[in-house]
Amino acid sequence: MGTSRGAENGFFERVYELVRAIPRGRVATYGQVARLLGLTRGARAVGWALRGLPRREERSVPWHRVVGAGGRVSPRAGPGPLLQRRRLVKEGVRFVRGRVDMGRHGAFS
DNA sequence: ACTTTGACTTGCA
DNA sequence: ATGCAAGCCAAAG
Repeated sequence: MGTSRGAENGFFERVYELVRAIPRGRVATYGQVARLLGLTRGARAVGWALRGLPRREERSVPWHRVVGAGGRVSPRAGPGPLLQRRRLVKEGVRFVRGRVDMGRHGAFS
């Protein structure tokens, strides 16, 4: 295992692992995830990672709990921003003027 | 090794 | 509030 580098050391996997830790009804921003991984300005890279989320892992990684700065749902989010929003609302996440109320639902606020 | 690509963010007009 | 430019970062071509 030492020499072979699989998904366990890749940036993508680190992102997925962190996103898996976001509790139901809570959300985190791309920027927050990036910083928790040591990249102060790596929000974009996090988006890239989630975009590459294998269909197989869609069930185990709550991608819908990751939103843009200020609680905005990205227009280009996964299968569709509507689905993401629906899932969040279903979990009891409150939207204020079209944005997630981060003060109330931010997993790392 | 260089270029392109994005589920991003911030700042400024 | 709306729009756009620039900065940032990892992966893929």
